[in-house]
Amino acid sequence: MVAVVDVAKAAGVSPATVSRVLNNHPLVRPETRERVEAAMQALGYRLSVAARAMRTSETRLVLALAPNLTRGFFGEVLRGITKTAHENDYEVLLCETMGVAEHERAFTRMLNSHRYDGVISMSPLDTERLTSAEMQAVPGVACLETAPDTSIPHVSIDDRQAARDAVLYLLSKGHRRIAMILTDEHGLYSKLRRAGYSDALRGAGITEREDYLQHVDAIDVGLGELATRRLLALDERPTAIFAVSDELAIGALKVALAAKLDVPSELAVIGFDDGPIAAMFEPPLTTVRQPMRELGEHAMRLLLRRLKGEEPASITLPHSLIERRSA
Amino acid sequence: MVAVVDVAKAAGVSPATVSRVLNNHPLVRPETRERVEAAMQALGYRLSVAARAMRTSETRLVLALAPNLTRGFFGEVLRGITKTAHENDYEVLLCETMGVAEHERAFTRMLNSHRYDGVISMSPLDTERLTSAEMQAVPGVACLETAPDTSIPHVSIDDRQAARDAVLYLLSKGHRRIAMILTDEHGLYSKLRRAGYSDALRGAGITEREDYLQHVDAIDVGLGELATRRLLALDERPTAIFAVSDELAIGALKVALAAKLDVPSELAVIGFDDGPIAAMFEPPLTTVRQPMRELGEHAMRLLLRRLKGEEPASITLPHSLIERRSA
DNA sequence: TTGTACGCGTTATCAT
DNA sequence: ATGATAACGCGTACAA
Repeated sequence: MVAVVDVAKAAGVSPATVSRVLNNHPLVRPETRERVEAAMQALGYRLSVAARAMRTSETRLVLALAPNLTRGFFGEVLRGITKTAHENDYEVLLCETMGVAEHERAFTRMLNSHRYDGVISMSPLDTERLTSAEMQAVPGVACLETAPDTSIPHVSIDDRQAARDAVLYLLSKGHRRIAMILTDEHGLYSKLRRAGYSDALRGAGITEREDYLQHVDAIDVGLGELATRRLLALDERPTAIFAVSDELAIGALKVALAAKLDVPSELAVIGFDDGPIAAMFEPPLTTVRQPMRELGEHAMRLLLRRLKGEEPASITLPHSLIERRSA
Repeated sequence: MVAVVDVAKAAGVSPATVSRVLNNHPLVRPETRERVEAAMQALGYRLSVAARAMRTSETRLVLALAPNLTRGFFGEVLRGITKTAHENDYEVLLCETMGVAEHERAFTRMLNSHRYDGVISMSPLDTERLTSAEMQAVPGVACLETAPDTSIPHVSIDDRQAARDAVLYLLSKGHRRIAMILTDEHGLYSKLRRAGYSDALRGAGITEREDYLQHVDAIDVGLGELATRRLLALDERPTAIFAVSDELAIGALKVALAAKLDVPSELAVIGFDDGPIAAMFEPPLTTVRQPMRELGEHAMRLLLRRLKGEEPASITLPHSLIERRSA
């Protein structure tokens, strides 16, 4: 293996100088730099990441925690994260934390050895853990979710306002009986969207009905169908449904289709996220768009700043309403 | 930082012994082992991955190359890869190689420093590169794709037979005018499926028609729609379409729906992969299932064996036909 | 602007 | 079964 010493000998300089060249240290004569670079080229020198990591005790690795890789939505966010990471010479370690078992394992691994410099959590559950005392060691940022504890910065949209906008849209279409499918076990976002839903209803002078609030415990098309069937079985069935995710909304749509209800005239459905499936479905889903890629990029940038010792503030990115054919 | 020496002192043994305990070396008296472990516990010792990596020159990191994280299909495979990796104390580095620019960057990074012990490629294009001379340095395995060059082992289904089965199914439903949507730029798999399609047709005594072969250059719903529109514009329009991916098939379905064609009686559509969207769509897609998770698991296991210096043979996993409502 | 010398934490080799 | 010691390749005071 070609090491710094070898390059140094070949270039007729000291290892220290080679190191300086490697790290773009300003105090190297251009001439010397060239000589060193030539030697590196000639010998086929390759930096040992391990040796550097040992000296600097930074790994240039970040961990991305995703709840479910199967949802294209997270793929989009991940794309933003990895792109920004790579642009800054960081690599991204992947961990899906969906199942409890995996989840525990992930965190055990995480504790046991500092294999990465920082963590980005896209998973509400993990974000909570991240804010716990034990985890404070590793710099982290929450992505997609505003952390209840203010100690770790987050990047997200304004979930409450976004939900309000969705319901306002439904209201503007003349709907008065608006139901919601939500996942309140899942961290803050569902609660915030619930609040936004209430805001909009209240603003329109509509009193909320308990039975229009369908709680499910995971983001899943099947559960969306279930919730919708219950909604449609009500004596005074809703004319519109707002779901906290596209998958849940698609479940609603599937039930509407099966019941031969016209969408959106007999049942309007609005989703959340605008993941890849939203436009794919038939009818295409009207939904609240989260700027997925940007969310990921900003999360990574925030983390980068934390790694430099800064204490960046949280960021809220703009959402938008994508009007398609389901509402 | 607590190092091996510190633990050694505390336990009254030598660093070498501590190292043995760390690595589950058999030649340590249980008694000694306990003493060392107690000391580690007491001092809060944590292994330095960097130091180990430097000594052993293995990173315990593997790189996963995926063409497109947005497709839930790859998420499923990734799930298998990461699960198996974690079970074996490896971590997974993620790289999406979709766009050309990203792609080049990825490979540059890959060449420049041995940050990982091995590579799993889920991307046909990357797999080709992997087999090139320069890349032979890093042990690799191809996942989902049988590499044209036999030098690197692969795990995949029998694409040719799977396609044949799909077309045979269509044939068994009485179809004679069967079209195919394929992506032949994309590595071997599309070519193999094309061959399987031909096999089945030939077996049924049907002569292939050039105009029933719709070539698209990416896996994308929109392109599936385009191809289908062209197919339906033919004077003798096909009664069934076989697409090399679920997304393409969904494109076909969307066009059929828009044209108010009854599915499957007027147009039958069969997809490939059985990714998460297949069951989601309405009507649910009949498709050839690839055992995604298992494919990922086996790929990782294969890589693990390569890392041990073995030369494992390639693996073919069974596919299956999932009969839903589109064909 | 460049060189010297040491240490980072681990494991492998050889000896005991 | 255990210990002493020498690397592994890099960065960084400090000195020149």
